Amino acid sequence: MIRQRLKQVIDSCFAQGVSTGQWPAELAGKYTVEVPKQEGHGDFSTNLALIVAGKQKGNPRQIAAQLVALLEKEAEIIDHLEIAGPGFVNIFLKAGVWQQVLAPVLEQRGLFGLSTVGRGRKVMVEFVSANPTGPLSVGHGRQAILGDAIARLLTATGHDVFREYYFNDAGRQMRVLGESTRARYLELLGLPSQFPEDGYQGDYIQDIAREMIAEYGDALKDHVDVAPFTQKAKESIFKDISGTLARMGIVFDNYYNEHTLYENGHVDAVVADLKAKGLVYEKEGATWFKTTEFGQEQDRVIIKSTGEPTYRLPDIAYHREKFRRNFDWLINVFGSDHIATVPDVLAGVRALGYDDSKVTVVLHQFVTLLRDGKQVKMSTRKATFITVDELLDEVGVDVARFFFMMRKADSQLEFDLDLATKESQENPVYYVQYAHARICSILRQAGEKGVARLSLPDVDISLLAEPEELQLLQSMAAFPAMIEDAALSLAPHRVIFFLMGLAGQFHSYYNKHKVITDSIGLSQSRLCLIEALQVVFQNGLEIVGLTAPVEM
RNA sequence: GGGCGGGUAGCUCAGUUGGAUAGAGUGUCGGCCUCCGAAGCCGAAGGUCGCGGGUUCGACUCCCGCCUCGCCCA
Repeated sequence: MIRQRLKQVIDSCFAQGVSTGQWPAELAGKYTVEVPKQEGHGDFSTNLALIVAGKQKGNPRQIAAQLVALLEKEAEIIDHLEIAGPGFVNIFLKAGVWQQVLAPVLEQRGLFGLSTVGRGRKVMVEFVSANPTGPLSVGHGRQAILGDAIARLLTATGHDVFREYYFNDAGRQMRVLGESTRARYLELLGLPSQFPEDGYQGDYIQDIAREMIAEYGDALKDHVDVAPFTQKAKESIFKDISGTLARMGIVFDNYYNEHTLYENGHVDAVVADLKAKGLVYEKEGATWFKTTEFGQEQDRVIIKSTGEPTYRLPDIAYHREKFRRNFDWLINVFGSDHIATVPDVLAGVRALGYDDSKVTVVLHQFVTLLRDGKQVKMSTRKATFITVDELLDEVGVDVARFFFMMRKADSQLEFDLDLATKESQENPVYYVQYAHARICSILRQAGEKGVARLSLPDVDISLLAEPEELQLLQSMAAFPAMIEDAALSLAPHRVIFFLMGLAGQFHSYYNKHKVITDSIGLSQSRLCLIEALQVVFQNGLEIVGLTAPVEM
C-alpha cells in the first residue's frame, strides 16, 4: 500500500520525463519499484534509470540523477535519495511513514488484505475429479487442498468462484469395480468366485461386500448382472469421498457427471460441429480430429473403430459446456499424469470457436510419503496407498492442509510423516499458529493487568521505531499485494512462506522487546502493533483455509 | 524417440517474473527461561544455483545444446 503510493509518485516523475522528451514512453511499466534485499539500500529501490539507459544507450547514473531531481520535488513521504551501484535509485522514507499502515489494518480488520481485482469475474475451479473407484489417496489430497486454496484466494480477491468436481461413473473402470465387489461378496459367502485380473484389491471393497450381505443376504449370488454391485460400490465410495472432503472443509458447488454429456447430446454435437468445420475425417474405421491444424504433430482419434469415444471427446464437450455456462476464467487443477490430455482439449475448444486463453491448467507433481525416513510405495490398483482419511487421522486437518500447500505445484511434494507427527514441536504449522496464539495471550494479559487501551489516533505510533518493529510494519504493508499476487498466480504456497516469515519476525521481536513495559505509552503503541499483527495472521491463515487458534 | 515438470547448503525447499554480497526450515555444533507462552530466541558452520555456450551494464531467472530424475504419449 505504501509501495503503491510511491509507485504512483515515480510513475508521475516518469511521465514528466516523457513529456520533456527525455525518456521513451514505451518503457512505462517496465521498471520496478521494490524492497531491496540488502539492508542499507533504502526502503525502496527503483531500476528506472537502468531500464531507460538500456534502451537509449545512455549513462544510467546520469539518468538516475535526473530522476532524483524530479523525485525531490515530490517528496511528501521521501526523506532522502541516493544513487547506487550501476544506477539504482534508493529511496529512504521519512520516519513515521511505515507506521501509517496500522490504521487500515485496524479499521478493516477481517477485510484487510482482501481485494476487488477479480470483481465481476466468474471463475470455475475444477479439481479432485476422481472417479468413484476408491477412497481419496494422498495425491488427491494435495489436489483437493491446492484447488480449494486457489478457490479461497480467488474469493478473497473478489472473484465469483464456482467449485466443480467432474466424474465418470460409467465405462470399464466401473464395471471392473462392480466385478471386484461381486467377487468379494461371493467370497465372503464362501462361494466360488473369480476376482478380476485387474480388479480393485483394497479392503474397502470387502467392506462394501459385507454391507451388501447385511442388506441382501445371499439373494444376489446368482445375479448375472453386475449393476447392483457397481451401483452399491459407487454410492458407498462417493459417500466416503465426500465425507473426506467435508472433513477437510471442502465443499463443491457442483458435481458434474460425464454421462450427462452423452445424455444431453453434447458429445454428438461436438462431433457434428467439428465435422461441419471440416476438422474431422474417417480413417481405418476410426474418427479423427485434425489437431495438426492447431499446432500438434499428429491428428488424434476421437472415436475408435469400435465406436467408443476416446477420453478426448467428452473432455472437449465438457469444456465447451463450461464456456457456455459463461465463465470468464476456467481453472483446471490436474495431476501431472493428465498432462497429455491438455493440448487436445485446448485444441478442441479453439476449434469450436472459444478462447482457450481463458483456460488455465495448474498441474501438480506427485506426493511422496515419508515414514521412518523411508518412502512409502503406493499403487491405486493394489490399494497399497495411504488414504487422505488415514492421513487426517494421523496429523489433523491443519497440518495436512499446511503441508500440502508448502510447495509450489510444479515441485514434487515430500510429505514427511515423522515431521508432521512425532516431532510436532518443530512443525512449521505450529510455528505460525503459535505466533498468533502468543499474540492473543499478550493481549489477554494486557487486559488482566489493566493496561488502558486507546484507539489508534490517541496512540503515539512514532514510538514504534525499533528495527524489528519497522520490519513488522513493512511486512504487514506488503500483505495485500502478496495476497493478490498469490491469487492471480494461483500460488497458495506464497501465502505459507509469507506467514512463516512473519512468524519468524514476530518471535524474534518478542524475544528481544517486551510489549507490556513500564512505560504506558510505549505499551499502548506496541499493543496496537501486535493487534494489527494478530489481524494479519488471522486473515492470512483463514484465506488459505487454516485455523488461527487463540491458544494452543 | 517425443511432450511436460524438476535439478539451488548434508536433507526438504523458496527465490516477488532480468537486479546490488543467492535465502529459509531442518540437521550438525555452541549459547539463552527469577522476565508478556522455550511449540520460542541468538550465534557458528555449510554453495561451481546440474554442465557448456549465447543474449547485456547485470543471468538462479531469458535463448540453444547436453546430462540426470519424475510423469505422460507411441
